[in-house]
Amino acid sequence: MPDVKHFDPDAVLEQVERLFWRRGAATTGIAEVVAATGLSRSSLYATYGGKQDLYVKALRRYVERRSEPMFRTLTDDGRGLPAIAAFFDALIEARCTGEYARWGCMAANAHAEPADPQVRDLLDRHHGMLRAALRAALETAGDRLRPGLDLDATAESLTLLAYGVNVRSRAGADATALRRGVTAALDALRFTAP
Amino acid sequence: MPDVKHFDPDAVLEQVERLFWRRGAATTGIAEVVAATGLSRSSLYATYGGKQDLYVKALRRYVERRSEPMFRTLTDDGRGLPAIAAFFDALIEARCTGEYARWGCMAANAHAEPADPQVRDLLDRHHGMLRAALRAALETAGDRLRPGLDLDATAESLTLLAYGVNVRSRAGADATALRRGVTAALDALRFTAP
DNA sequence: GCTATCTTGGAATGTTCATTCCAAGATAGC
DNA sequence: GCTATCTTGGAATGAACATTCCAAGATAGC
Repeated sequence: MPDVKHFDPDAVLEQVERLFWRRGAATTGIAEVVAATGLSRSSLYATYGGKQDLYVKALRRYVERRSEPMFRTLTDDGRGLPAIAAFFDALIEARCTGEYARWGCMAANAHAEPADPQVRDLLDRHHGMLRAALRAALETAGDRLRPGLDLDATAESLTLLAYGVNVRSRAGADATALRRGVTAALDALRFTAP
Repeated sequence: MPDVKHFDPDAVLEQVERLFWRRGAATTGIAEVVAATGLSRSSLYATYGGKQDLYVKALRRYVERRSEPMFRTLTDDGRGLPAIAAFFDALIEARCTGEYARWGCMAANAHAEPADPQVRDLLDRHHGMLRAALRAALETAGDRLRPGLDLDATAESLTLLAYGVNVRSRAGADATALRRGVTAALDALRFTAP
């Protein structure tokens, strides 16, 4: 008997995600969301709740549908260091060119705004999954790594490096400089025959 | 003949800097600035201009009076890798404990908000000076480094690492985990006798 | 096609915001 | 101590904001 929604909630959430990703949570008004989605305020509030709920849902979508697939690809790659290099290459490419150039990483960006507990959980999850993926890739690199390398600590250091790339790319950092930085970090991990 | 200001503009600017640093530009209202400084709106606007001017001045103060002294210390240290290790130790200590715990780096935080040109310049300057300081410290490390290391690229990679530390510390990252990550990155640069 | 029920558009609400304004106050030279 | 000039406190202004509300519209089962 009831009426049904006249739009696809996930497709709209993707538009909202992109808006918050590009412009930030605090500086984006509901009026902009209405303009970007074409939805009315009624539909927005009935479907997603208030602005903070909407932001959390958009950030969750970002982590689950954008970050985690990349992390899974890295985890499952199996090539070791080349997998990590490919991950960073793709990251820098996405951050510096094309549609999302200078948007940074929505999760990294979220660190700057005062942290709602739900947001904090998502950020810790983002960090934890990236770290785990890098750790898995390092394990498969095996004896191509410097002997005696602390894999957990190295995974953490590469995770921090990725956050650095994400942050600086939003300010328009040069892709070549970022790539050189990443290459230097990865080269330092490599085993070099005496 | 004229009246003179009833407050110290730089001391007040420091209070404002701390407010914007902790809470972010977009989420901080002029009312909060008034409350934190005890100044009236009149004095605020007459002395610093509008909110955006005030924010830029506060960010500039942060870069010049907080970041750059640290960078200079690093540049002038002369010990090489131990200087870099000390720099990161002090950074993590400041970011994770005491008065400024979980505030992150005001410059790193500023990356998340839509970038005013003046802000962008300050962020590039922040990045450039940190990179130059690390580069200088790497040079003095000399033959304690892996042979064939690209110093520019390595300086960039350590700069990105520092931004990663800054970002994650704002989400309450564990100081020990950060220290281990940094140690792993620095250990990978070290020359190890065959 | 009728109806109960949910959705939608857009106006309405009330709060919070940055900024402006002015009367009262303070200062330094005379 | 008088005055020209700047500063200050706090009210005033108007825009922007998130949220609510309701009449009109759309739907699916009968």
